Amino acid sequence: MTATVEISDDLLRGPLCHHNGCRGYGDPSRGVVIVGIAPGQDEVGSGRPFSGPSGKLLDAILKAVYWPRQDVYTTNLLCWWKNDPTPADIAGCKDRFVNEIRWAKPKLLICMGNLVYEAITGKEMSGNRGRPTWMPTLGAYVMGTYHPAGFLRGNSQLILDICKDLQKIPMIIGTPDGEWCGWPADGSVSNVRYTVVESAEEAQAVLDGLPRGEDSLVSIDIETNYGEEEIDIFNEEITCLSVCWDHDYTAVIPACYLDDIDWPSGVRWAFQNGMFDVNKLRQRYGVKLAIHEDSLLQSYSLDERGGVHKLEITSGEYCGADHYKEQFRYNKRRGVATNSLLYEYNAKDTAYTRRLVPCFENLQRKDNVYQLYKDLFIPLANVFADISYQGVKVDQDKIAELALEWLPRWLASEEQLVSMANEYGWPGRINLNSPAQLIKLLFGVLSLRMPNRYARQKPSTKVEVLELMDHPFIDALLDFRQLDHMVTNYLIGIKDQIKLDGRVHPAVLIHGSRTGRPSYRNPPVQTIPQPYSVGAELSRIKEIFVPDDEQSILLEADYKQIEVFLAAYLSQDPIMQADLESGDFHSSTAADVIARMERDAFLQGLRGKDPLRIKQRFQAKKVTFGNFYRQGADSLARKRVADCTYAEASSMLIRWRARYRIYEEWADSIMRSATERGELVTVTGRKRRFRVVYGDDSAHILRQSVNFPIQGSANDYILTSLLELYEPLSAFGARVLLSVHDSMLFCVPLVALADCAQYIKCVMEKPRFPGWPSIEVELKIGNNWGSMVSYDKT
DNA sequence: TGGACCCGCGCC
DNA sequence: AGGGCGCGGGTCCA
Repeated sequence: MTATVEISDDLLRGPLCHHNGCRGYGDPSRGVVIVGIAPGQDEVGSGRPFSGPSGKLLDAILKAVYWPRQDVYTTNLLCWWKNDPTPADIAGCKDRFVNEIRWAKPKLLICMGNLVYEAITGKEMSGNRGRPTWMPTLGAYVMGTYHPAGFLRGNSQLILDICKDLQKIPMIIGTPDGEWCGWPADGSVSNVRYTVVESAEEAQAVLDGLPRGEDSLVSIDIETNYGEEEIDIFNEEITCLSVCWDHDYTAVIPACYLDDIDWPSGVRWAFQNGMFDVNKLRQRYGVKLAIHEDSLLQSYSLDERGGVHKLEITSGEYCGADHYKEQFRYNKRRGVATNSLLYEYNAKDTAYTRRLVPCFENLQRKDNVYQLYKDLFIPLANVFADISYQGVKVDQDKIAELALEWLPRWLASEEQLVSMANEYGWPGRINLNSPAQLIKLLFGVLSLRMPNRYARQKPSTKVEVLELMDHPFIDALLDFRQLDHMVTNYLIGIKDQIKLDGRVHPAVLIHGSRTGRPSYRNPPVQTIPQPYSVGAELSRIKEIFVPDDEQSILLEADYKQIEVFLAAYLSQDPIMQADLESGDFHSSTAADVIARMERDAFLQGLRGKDPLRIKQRFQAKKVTFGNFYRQGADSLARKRVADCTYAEASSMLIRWRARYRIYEEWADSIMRSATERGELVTVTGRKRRFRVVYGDDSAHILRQSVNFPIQGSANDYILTSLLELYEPLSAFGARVLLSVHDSMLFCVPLVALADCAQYIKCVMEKPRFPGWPSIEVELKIGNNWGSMVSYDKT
């Protein structure tokens, strides 16, 4: 991060109003002005703003976004050095500053830091960062971003946003090669023209008249009567939809004109988070639109962090939109949202989506993520939309059965604990779900102490702590908590998600994680409890997931130990590879862990549960993954899975690391690579960006960097398999129900079971990428998800 | 009252 | 200071 920029004095410009001040620097003729707060002491010395550490960083970022440093004019609110300037200080320099901006005539004025943004716009930067907005008084677009100094002080995540923001410079200014045409110089960038359709005939005419063909693109967005965020397709009705074509022709069609529409074919549709829209249209009108472009997935391909892909944000950052969504919601809450406000809102959503697609595509090509988006994300969006639409059948009788068994126990257990607490002197009714109250009871009223190895930590009531404590209340509490979790989170949680068709329709979020794992919610089918963890009794919750009909069966296909195999492949560690070939990696390499735990189990018993082989293997697994991802000895010793002292854990780690020395070297090299290159890329082109690893959380970021290639590549396997399988399976009458990280669950007609099983195994096991290993797949079948047995049809 | 945050816990 | 998620609940604050 040491970009050098020639300092030529003839670029020092701008007026001064203080002695020993610091002039502006650079060429304002291309229309970009960057404003800082005040020159640092060294910058007063050099006479040039942004020439200290912050400036070096700014130079490097500009270089990274291909905008010449000399084509930016930099200056400061204050032209003289002052720490923490007061409003009076700023006022004292104001005339000079205003004259300087008038002279520079920027098209885009970038404010570095909240103080500058507030001084210029009169608004807080929070909620407005990275959103260029037109200021008529300046005749310029004004954008606030973080000051590089904030990053230098230790917040390394800021840099990602600063980079994204400065990357907008060419988009707004325009480039000579025409790659970016630039925003209009009159501030009209966010204007949206639209018409509201007034008859069914007109609606049909609009749809029939939409452009078709490879180069065309039509965005579409529906509004429903309830949801703002995600659409519950079974409980909400469409109020209107709109289509936008050729940049700025938007038509809003009220729902009353949609009933008998003949939907056009051959249109290339663009959505913002299209899975929900296509499913609602499919449910309501029986039309199945294909997702050709999706501005949310584009945004995710460019920035894997969460929370930045909502149209509310991207339209403001890349289309100059104001907070129209916030305003509309506000009106809606107050009950003054008229139909015409709704139509305007809908038109903006659709128009901005249409504008985002080519804009993002440009950025995607620069960042080399276009293929990832086109070949992986878009096909996945269509497949996951279908998965979600079809849903998974649930056995409602089984739910009732479990409820009858569990609810009385659940309630009785709670009452027992409440009265126990009263006996101990707790006033009133203790809330067992409140960690704060439990801490007061255990460590206050009962005067218990945290176990020794947690003595230095703040009070906690998590299982790994409570298991080390000996008290009748705690024993009962642990049982209650587990049952409570099963009942509220799963039994009731899943039941509440059942729709009228007797099925759950989990939403799949392609953009749900930074590593590329899809996430499922409503209900969260990836977290359904397993027997080894909660025991055979409570894990019966899995039994409620059943095949579509009696002629079908569930088939589950698991990649065996995929993360371990990929770790061995990526690191090329010969010992690890040999251990893998010799059989079960977890039992061979973590043998000493198991030996320890067997001894301990023998000595004290594992909280009344049988020290089963399967549990031990699971624990060894935890140790292995802890080692993969650089878990410390301290935490390993504390985890209830490896019940050992710090010294023992520490020597275990040392042995593990000595054995897999090559893996350790690889992990180090990955961390270096993340630091030096600023990003890691998997074989499908999926990225995790780090930019600069700096500051307090650097250790955390480094661990993430080791995790990413392994977890990310495992995803590449499962997701590309899923895509390859999805269509062909329909020929068997079979389909994918869901995926759980390294496995997929299918519903298969009994008559096609053998063929499907063979086909699925064959597709999943073939080498997915040139040179990459083939991973063995294990098959299981069952009449419900809770009683799957291994299926050997070899 | 609604939103942000943490806790605790399920999965891989 | 293992990584990656979602959810229910509590708590705190505006």
